[in-house]
Amino acid sequence: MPSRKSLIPAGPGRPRSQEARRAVLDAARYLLEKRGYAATTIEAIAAKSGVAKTTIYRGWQNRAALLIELLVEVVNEAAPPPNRSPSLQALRTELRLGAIALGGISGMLLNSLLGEAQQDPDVRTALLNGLFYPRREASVNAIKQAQALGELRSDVPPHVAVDLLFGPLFYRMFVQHEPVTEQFIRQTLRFTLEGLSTTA
Amino acid sequence: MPSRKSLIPAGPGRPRSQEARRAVLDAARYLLEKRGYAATTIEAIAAKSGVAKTTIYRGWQNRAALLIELLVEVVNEAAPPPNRSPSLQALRTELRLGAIALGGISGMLLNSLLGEAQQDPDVRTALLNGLFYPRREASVNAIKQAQALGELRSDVPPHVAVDLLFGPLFYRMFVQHEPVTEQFIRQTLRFTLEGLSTTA
Amino acid sequence: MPSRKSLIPAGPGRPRSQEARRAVLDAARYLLEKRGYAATTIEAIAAKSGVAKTTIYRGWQNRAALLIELLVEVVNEAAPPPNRSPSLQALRTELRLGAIALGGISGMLLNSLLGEAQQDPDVRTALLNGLFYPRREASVNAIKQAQALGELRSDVPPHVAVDLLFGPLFYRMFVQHEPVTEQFIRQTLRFTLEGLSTTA
Amino acid sequence: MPSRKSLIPAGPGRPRSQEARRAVLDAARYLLEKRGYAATTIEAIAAKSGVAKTTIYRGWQNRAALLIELLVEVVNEAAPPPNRSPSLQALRTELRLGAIALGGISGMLLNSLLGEAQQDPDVRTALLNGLFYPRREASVNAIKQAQALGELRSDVPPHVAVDLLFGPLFYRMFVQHEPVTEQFIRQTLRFTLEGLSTTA
DNA sequence: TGCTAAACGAGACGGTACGTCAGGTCTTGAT
DNA sequence: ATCAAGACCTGACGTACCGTCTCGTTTAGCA
Repeated sequence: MPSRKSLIPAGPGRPRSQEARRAVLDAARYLLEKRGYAATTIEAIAAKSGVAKTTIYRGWQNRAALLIELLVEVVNEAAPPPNRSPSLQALRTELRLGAIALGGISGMLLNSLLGEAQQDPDVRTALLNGLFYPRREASVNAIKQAQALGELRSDVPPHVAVDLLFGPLFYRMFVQHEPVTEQFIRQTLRFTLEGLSTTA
Repeated sequence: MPSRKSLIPAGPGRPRSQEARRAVLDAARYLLEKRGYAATTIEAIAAKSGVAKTTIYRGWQNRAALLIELLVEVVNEAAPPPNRSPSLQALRTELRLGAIALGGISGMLLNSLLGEAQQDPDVRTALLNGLFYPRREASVNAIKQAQALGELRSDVPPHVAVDLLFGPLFYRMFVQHEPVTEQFIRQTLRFTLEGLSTTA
Repeated sequence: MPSRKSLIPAGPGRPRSQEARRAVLDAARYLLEKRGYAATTIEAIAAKSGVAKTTIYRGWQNRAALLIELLVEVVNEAAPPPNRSPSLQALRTELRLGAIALGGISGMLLNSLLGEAQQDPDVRTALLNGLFYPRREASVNAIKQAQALGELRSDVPPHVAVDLLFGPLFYRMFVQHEPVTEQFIRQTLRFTLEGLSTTA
Repeated sequence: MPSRKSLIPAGPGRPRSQEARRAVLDAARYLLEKRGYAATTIEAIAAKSGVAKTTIYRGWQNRAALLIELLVEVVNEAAPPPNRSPSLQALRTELRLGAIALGGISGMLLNSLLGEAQQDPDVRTALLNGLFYPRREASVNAIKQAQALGELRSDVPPHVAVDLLFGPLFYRMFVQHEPVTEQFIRQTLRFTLEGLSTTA
C-alpha cells in the first residue's frame, strides 16, 4: 500500500480516502462514456461509485470541478504534456496528439465544459490553468525557438502563431461541421506553416 | 395592423399570436443579457414575457430551439448574411463582421449552445443549418472564385481554407485564453492569406 | 363523479387533483400504521402514493401540516365532533369516544405532533384550532348547562372542570405509564364528577 | 484541577474525562435554552462543548439518552425527589413543585422527549424509570397513608388518584391550550381532593 | 350572428437533480 | 486506552426547472 502523502502535514482527523477519490473519477469516466455528459450527474456518480454524495461534495466544489480534473487526467494520459525538444517537429507532434487526445470522450467533455465556462468564470479559469496554458506555453516556446533558428518569420507574435496552428483543429472539434481527419491535420500544418515560414 | 401570413391557408381556430412570439424572444434576449444563459429558463422567460409556458412550448420544441432562433436573429442583425461580391475582400469583411457579431451575448449564447449540441444532435444540426452552413457556403464560394482568379493557390480544398481562416477566430472565442482584438483579426487575415496565396 | 367544488370560485389554472390529495393522505395513514411516525417521511409518502414530492409540498407546507390534517380526519372519523345534547351524559360519551379515538394510530400521531408543536408554534396552533378547541367548546357548553341545571357546582370555572375531566385521560395517553382501560375512564368520570357535583 | 476518580484502579490508557461529560451536558442545556430542541443536535453539542462526537457517543447511546439524563438532572435540581413525610400536604407540594419544575426548558424538553418516546420504546422506558416512576411512587405512598388515616376515601385505587391529581397539570403542560397558573394548581387540588376526600 | 376549433393565460402535475444537514460509524495522530 | 478531529455512508430535506396536462377564456373564420 502506498504510504500517505507525507508532503502534506496530515492534520488531525481521519484523512481523505484516496480510494473514494479514485472510485469517483472512475465512475464519472464510465458514465461519460456510456451515457453522456448530461447523465453524468453527481447523483449518478455517487450511485455508481458507491461513494456518498456528501463525500463527493467534500472533495470537489461542484460537478464542473470534478469533470475538469477528470478531463485533465484523461488528456494527460492520452497526450503527455510536452516538456522537451521545443522544435518545429514538436509542434507537429503536439497538434497530432491533440487531435487524438480530444478524439474520445475528452473532446465531448471539453466542449461541454467550455459551455459551462461561459456562465461560470471559475470553470473557465480552471480549464485554462489546468489544460490550456501549460500546453500553450510549450508551443509558444517551440515557436520562439523556431524563430530564433530562422525557421519561422519573426514578425509573427508567437501567441498568434499558436492560434493559427491550433485554431482550425479546435474549430472543427467544437462546431463539428466536418470531421477532424488525419489529412486535415496535415493540411493545417502544411498550409499554415508554409505561410509562416521564411521560405515564403 | 400587419396582415396575417395569408400564404398559409389559415385553418380554423385562433391563429398563433405574433405578439407572443416576439415577447418571448425579447424576454429571452433580455434575460440572456442581464442574467446569463443559466438563468434564461423557460420558466423565467414565461414570467418575464407574460406568455404562458404552454404557448412557448407550442412554438418551440425546447429551450435550445428557442435560443437557436434567437441566436440566428441576433447574429443576422449584427452581420447580415453575405450574399454578394464573393471576392477575397468579402472574406475579410465576413471575418471582421463575425468577430463583431459574436462579441456580445451571441458569443456567449453560441458557446453555450455548442455545449448543449455536444449532448443533443438536434441542437447541433439546428446550429449548423441555421448559422454555420449558410455563411460557410458564401465563404467557400469566395475562396473558389479567388482560386479561379489565381489569387489563391488551387491545391487547397476550399473547405479547409475556410477553416484555416475562421478557426483561429472561433478558437479564441470559445476558449477565451486571449481576447479577440481587431489586431488579431488583421494578423489572422494577413498571415493566413499570405500563406495561402500564390505569391507565397 | 362528484362535480367540482363550485363553492370555491375555481380560479385560473389547472385545479388541484383531489385524487392526488387522497392518495397522499391514504399513503401517510398506511405508513403510520405499518412503519411508524419516523418512517412516515415526505419521501416515503411520495413513493408509496405515487404522488410527486413537489405536489405534496404544493398542498401542505410541511410534514406536520399533512399529518395534522390526517389526524383530524382520523379522529373525526372515529369520534364525530359532538354538536348536540350538551348534557352531562354527553360528557361521558365524549370522554369514552376520546379514549377510543385516540387508541390507534391517532394517539401515537397526536403525541408525536405535540412533540413537534413544542418546537413549532404553527404546529401547536394548528392542533389547537383543528382538534382541541372545537371539541373543548362542546364540553365547556355541557358543563355550563349542567351548572345551570344545578347538576354541577357553580364555583368551578367550566374550563377548569373540563381539564379535570379530560386531564387524567390524556395524561395516561401521553406518558403511558399505565394503560387507558375502560375501567379507568369510568373511575375518572365517577370520582371527578362526584367531587364536582352539588351532592358532594 | 479536579483529581481523577482514584477509587478506580486507573488501568492503562487515558482515563475517561468527567470534564467532557459535564461540558456535554452544559452545552446541551445551553443550546436547549437558547436555540430550542431541534437545534440541540449532537453536532451542535460537540461544537459548543469542544467534546468530539465520538466521545459523546461513548457516553450516551444516542441523543435521546443524553437529553433524558439532562432532563432528570434539571428536574431534580428544580424539584428534589420527595422522599419523606408522605402526607396529603406532600402531595400539594409535589404538585406545585412539578408545575414549577416543568416550567422552563424542562417542560419543553419533556414534551419533545415524550414525542420521541412514541417511536422508541427505549426512550419511553428511560423516561418512566428515570423520572415518572420514582416520583409516582412517593405520591402513591402519600395517597395510601392518607387513606389509612381516613383523610381520603378508600375505594379509589391510589394509582388512579394520582392520575386524577396530576393529569390536569400535565394535560395543560402538553397541549398548552391554556397556561398553567398558580390558581389552576390550587383549583385542581381543591376540587379534586374535595371529591376524593371522605368529607365529600 | 352564432358555432366551432384552436390558441391563449394560468397553474397543477410527475419527474430528476440539486446542494445541505444531521445521524451514527470509523480512522487517524496525540496524550 | 481515550481523546479531538474530521472523513465516511446514509437518508431525508426542501427547491428549481423540466416538459406535460388540464382548466376556463379569447379570438378568429365559416355557416
